[in-house]
Amino acid sequence: MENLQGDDDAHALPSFPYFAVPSPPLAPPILSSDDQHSTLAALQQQQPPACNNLPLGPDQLAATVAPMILPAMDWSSLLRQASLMSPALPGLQEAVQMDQSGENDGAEAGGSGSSGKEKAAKGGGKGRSGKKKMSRPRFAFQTRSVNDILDDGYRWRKYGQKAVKNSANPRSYYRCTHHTCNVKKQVQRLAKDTSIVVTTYEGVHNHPCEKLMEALSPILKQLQFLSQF
DNA sequence: CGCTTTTGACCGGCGC
DNA sequence: GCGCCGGTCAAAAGCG
Repeated sequence: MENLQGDDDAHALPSFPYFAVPSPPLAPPILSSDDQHSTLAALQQQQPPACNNLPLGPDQLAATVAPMILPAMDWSSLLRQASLMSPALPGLQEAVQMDQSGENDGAEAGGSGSSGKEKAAKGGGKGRSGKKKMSRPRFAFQTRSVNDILDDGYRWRKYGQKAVKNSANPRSYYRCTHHTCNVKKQVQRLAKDTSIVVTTYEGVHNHPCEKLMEALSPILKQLQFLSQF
């Protein structure tokens, strides 16, 4: 957790996988569009795919090699596309190993508050504190956007916002609205460059990506039809 | 009316 | 042991 606090630079270098490709000195006009994001970096964790339907292997990573300008609606496809870029950078592999070994620390730090609160909320409350903390895959990435919220195809509910130390910009906390899904994400803008949004995902979705399914359903139907022959 | 956002309070971890 | 800090809860307000 300490890696995340302190100043913005520290926040930009968490212990879990985090990637930021240097901001391109080009395409500022496109960035001015409200609904578009300049993706500086993206990656996928080593866990099962966020969207069950995504053709991701368990060991695959995602990383944008070159900055891409994408409509907000294409965010999930960006992750998918980036994940298919097979030759992962060495740095990425190192980062994932870091994640596998050290993610517990980060997750623990993240869950510290919840365990206490859940205890209070659940009355008896010792159910969770007694058991081992689940390791939750986390990854973060930066995007340049005027919007804090990236449309990644999932629905999120904001459950908190906190001012973080040494940062003028508050950090927002979101949770996936799916009943059985416990994925969370944090969103914060860099103090040094407020046009950059740092999004940290924690956990893995255990349900299909609704918007992606919606978009893919015609294609799937067609494939189903064609497969009969 | 149901869902989402806002916001102050609360809790546990960690450093000193 | 104490205080700071990040993360979460939950009531109230807002919104479509």
